[in-house]
Amino acid sequence: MQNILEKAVKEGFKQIYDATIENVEFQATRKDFDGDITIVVFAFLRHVKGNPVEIGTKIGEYLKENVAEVADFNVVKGFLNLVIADVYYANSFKNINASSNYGIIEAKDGEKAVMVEYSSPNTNKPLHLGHIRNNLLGYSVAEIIKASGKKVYKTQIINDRGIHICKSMLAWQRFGNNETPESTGLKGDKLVGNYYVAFDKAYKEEIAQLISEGKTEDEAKKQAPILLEAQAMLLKWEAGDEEVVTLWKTMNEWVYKGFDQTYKELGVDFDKNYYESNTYLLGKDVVAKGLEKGVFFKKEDGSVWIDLSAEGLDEKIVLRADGTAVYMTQDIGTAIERFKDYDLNELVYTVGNEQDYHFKVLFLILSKLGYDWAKNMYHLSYGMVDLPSGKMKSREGTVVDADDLMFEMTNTARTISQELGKLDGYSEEEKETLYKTIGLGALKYYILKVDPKKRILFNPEESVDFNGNTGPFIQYTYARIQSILRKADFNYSTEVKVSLHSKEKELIKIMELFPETIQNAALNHSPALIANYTYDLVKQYNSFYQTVPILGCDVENEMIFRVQLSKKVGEIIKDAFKLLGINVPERM
RNA sequence: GGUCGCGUAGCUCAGCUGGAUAGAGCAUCUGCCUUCUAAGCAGACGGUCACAGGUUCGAAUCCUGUCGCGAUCACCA
Repeated sequence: MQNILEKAVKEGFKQIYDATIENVEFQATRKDFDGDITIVVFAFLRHVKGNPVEIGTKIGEYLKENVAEVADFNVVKGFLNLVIADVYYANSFKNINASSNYGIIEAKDGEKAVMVEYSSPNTNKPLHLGHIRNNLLGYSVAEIIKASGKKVYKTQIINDRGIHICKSMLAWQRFGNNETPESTGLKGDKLVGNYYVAFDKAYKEEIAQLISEGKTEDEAKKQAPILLEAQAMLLKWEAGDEEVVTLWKTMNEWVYKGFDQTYKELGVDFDKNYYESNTYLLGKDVVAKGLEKGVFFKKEDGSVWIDLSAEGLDEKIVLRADGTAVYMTQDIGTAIERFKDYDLNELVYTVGNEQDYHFKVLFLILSKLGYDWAKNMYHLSYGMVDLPSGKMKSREGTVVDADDLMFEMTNTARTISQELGKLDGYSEEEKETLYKTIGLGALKYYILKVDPKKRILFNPEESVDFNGNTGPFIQYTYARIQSILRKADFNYSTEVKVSLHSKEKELIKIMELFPETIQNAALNHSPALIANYTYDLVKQYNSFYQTVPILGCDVENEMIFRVQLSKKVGEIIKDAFKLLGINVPERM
């Protein structure tokens, strides 16, 4: 509609004022005024001198005359309110109704794709509430981009190596008693997470012990034997030590199984997984090349840096003095790798806002290295999820576990549904499906409705609220619409008999009411024709309000409608019949 | 201290490419169950849009400064 109007407004200005308009500003008309769409006339004063009301009126007149969809207009101050003809909406609804996947555009072959990274967990502990926000954001954005007609690859990089997983491995060796997910009945990620906690406990005890022996806290933290052992294990892993690698593989497999279950429950998925163990060495050769090109510089100790002070940032290290990679090195390498692996044009990182600076630097480095796709990289940054009790801290056990939370939400849906007795008569299986749909719907909407860059205060009580601006409310509305469509068939249909013996009188009244529609019928005064035209008319109203079609119309000396009515349509038709002086049935 | 983000009703949030009297939900209060599922509907109450300047015909929205909250500024990831 805006496109049509914009064109017409520009043309109107050319004809009336001989002025060129670049931009037309639209807004929805406020409820208190008549109209559907409003054009802000003030904005034109730059191009056309004069009284805004007068200009608005002239343009309004032009539009009414030249644009079929504009039924009427009024001007209030500098606002031109346009009334859009019902036909336009009726047709829009018809088109929407006719297309099966409204709004979704299929990706074309040969066009470059978008990669969206999200989740990217560590393998030493289960997913938590923060991951849920990340997953929901990343997945949603990926699906939205997909719906806009682009090929999308969803990906995660799994941080499967490093000191954190070694800590869990070490604790398992030490306290594990050969426990497995099978032997304990625990999800793999939970089991491994427990050992991470066990490590931390032992580590803290050792620190306390060392401090009591006279060490400073810093010394104690660095010298605790269990930490040194974990570091030694990491070195072994890097050297490819068979025993360590085997344990590493086994425990990671446990974790992956657990993650898969969580992802499935949450309803997200990935097209491709990257593993840090495969990518952590990437990027070093790129740094070497960048060094030759002069993008980077080397300090005396051999470490490699980039100077971004011209961009208002600091110097940033990209390679350690001992030649090993840092986080940045790896991310440079991984980004380049991804553009090699897939025919990409854009890359979206769904990562918390504590890494804003990191990604700013990463994108800058890549663009300085000469990759022009660097300008198409986007950091989908989001705020933390806080609890009313404060920050989530894994070590203090204040983390909200993802599985637990989803379970709770489903449970709440179950309790409330049972109290209300809404699902009586459904099978147990159907009920369980519904509890999940409702509970997770509540969770997803609660998290997605707030601006990503804002921190969320996650109030467990409020998140399970099913009233007001919530997921279940939207689901409820959908269910009601379906119910109208379904139920009208049986319960809410009504018969309307219209006697046609005083043809003349009725014809006149009908013509007054619906002149265009009935005019043809008037030509030969046929009751059947009148009936048919009126039938068509009701059908139009029906499609307008998207209720169910009329069942039938039978004409001899009377016509019989069997229509399913929404209240609103019912009122309209009732009024029409009253005006015609026709008896209106009680229930209609 | 530098940089980035946030600050709107008692609470949780929309609105931010400048436009009419700043909107929802929750909470509080008043009505609505024979008529579509009351997980609902209709209505009332509730605002110095953190503060101060500036730009503009017009500022919650853009600019500057101040205050408050958070993040970040590692040879961690």
